[in-house]
Amino acid sequence: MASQPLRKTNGKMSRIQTENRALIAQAALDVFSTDGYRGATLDRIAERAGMSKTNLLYYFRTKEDVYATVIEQTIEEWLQPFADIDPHGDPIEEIRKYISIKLAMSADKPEASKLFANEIQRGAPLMGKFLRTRLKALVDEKTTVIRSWIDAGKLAPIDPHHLIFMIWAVTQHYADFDTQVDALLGSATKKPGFQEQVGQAVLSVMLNGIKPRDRAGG
Amino acid sequence: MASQPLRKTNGKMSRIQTENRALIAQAALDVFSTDGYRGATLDRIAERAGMSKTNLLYYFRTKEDVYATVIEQTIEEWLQPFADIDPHGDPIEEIRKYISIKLAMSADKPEASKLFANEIQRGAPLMGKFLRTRLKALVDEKTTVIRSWIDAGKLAPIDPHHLIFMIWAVTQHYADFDTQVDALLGSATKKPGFQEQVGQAVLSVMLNGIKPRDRAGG
DNA sequence: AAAAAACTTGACTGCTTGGTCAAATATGGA
DNA sequence: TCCATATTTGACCAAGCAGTCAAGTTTTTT
Repeated sequence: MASQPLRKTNGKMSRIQTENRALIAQAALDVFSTDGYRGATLDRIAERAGMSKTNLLYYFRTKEDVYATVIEQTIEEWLQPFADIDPHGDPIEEIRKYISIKLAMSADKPEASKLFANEIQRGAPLMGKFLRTRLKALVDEKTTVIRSWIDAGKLAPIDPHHLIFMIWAVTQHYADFDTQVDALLGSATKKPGFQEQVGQAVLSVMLNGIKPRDRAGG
Repeated sequence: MASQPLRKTNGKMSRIQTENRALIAQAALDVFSTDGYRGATLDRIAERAGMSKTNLLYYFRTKEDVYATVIEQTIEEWLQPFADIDPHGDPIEEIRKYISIKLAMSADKPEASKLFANEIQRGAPLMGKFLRTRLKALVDEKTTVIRSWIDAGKLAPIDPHHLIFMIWAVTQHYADFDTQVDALLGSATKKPGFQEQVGQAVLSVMLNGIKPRDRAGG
């Protein structure tokens, strides 16, 4: 017999299995994030992982299985900084920290951001349930925190949901649209200080935009 | 003979040709914007346009031809409000207007925004040249304007490029990520006042974020 | 009312690609 | 060492899809 693949009946994976699944996941992240789900091919992923397509399919039942695995592996890490926003911290400082970390992640691992962007733009066929349950719960939790900050006068009165969307939009823009950013800024994006420049500009606008105001807000 | 298609040697199109090309373009916009270039199929576009695939291919040589046509038709309209930013207007007011219009467009025609997002995330194989030439020229022009506003003390000192990116990111987010926005806000997105609510939140943050400040900017 | 030109379509072709199969080959424990 | 099991792969299959062809059907022109 050949293909009774994947996980012995107990949960343990062999050394080779662990290694290869990791190789495949990394290759798949690269390919899915640039080509999208439909644009990606198993051949390309397998090639990038240094093995035959058949072997890849020994470790993952289907293309969708690979895709789902990659998404699940990435999602927690991606969400961590958001979950880490501290209700008891200083509001402006917490948000400053969150924006900074998100910007750094977008610069370091644009693949993750692109992967999610792609999935959501397809209508989130796979992440839909996650969005409506876990993410929504987390967002609801944080909107409550933000609202309490506003009520305490430590933040300008902005609808918390939209504030979160704005932060996501701006921070992920530099990952998802890097092609456009590169095209418009030329070589500037590769110079050493670029990340700091982005951070400075974004933080300057966002933090001044949410600072508590006495009255007559725009 | 059957297929000496497309445009008589003079440039004029027949009534049927005009109608059908428009039908196809609209259908193609819908399909490309949700499924992406690779995800879209000519069969689906043809079906949506109410004709056979063969007939669609009578009006457009290839799939890429359809795609390019749709992009070109959409791009000018999409860019107009940016081009309309008036160097002689009041800076805050000009930017307020621009953000408002972009938000309205994202709400009215999310397809256009999604189409471009998709194209750029693929690495802009088709729009690349446009980005590096025409769009770059336009952006350079507007950054100069913004810089002059800053020098005149009418705007906080923000790198103009990043300011533009931020505005694009935020305004297009509501189109590109509508699936996520819907999932997180539930039915709220369909209620009458929703657009105004978005506008208020975004404008409140952005405009206060770029208002001239005396010193010690965040 | 013909004839020409424009339009429309079903059947078909060739290629890509997700997934299967059966036959090796490597690995690890007794 | 020898065997059972895990790993790996080339050959193959079927579906999906862009694009062609030749045979109509409709519209326009004269």
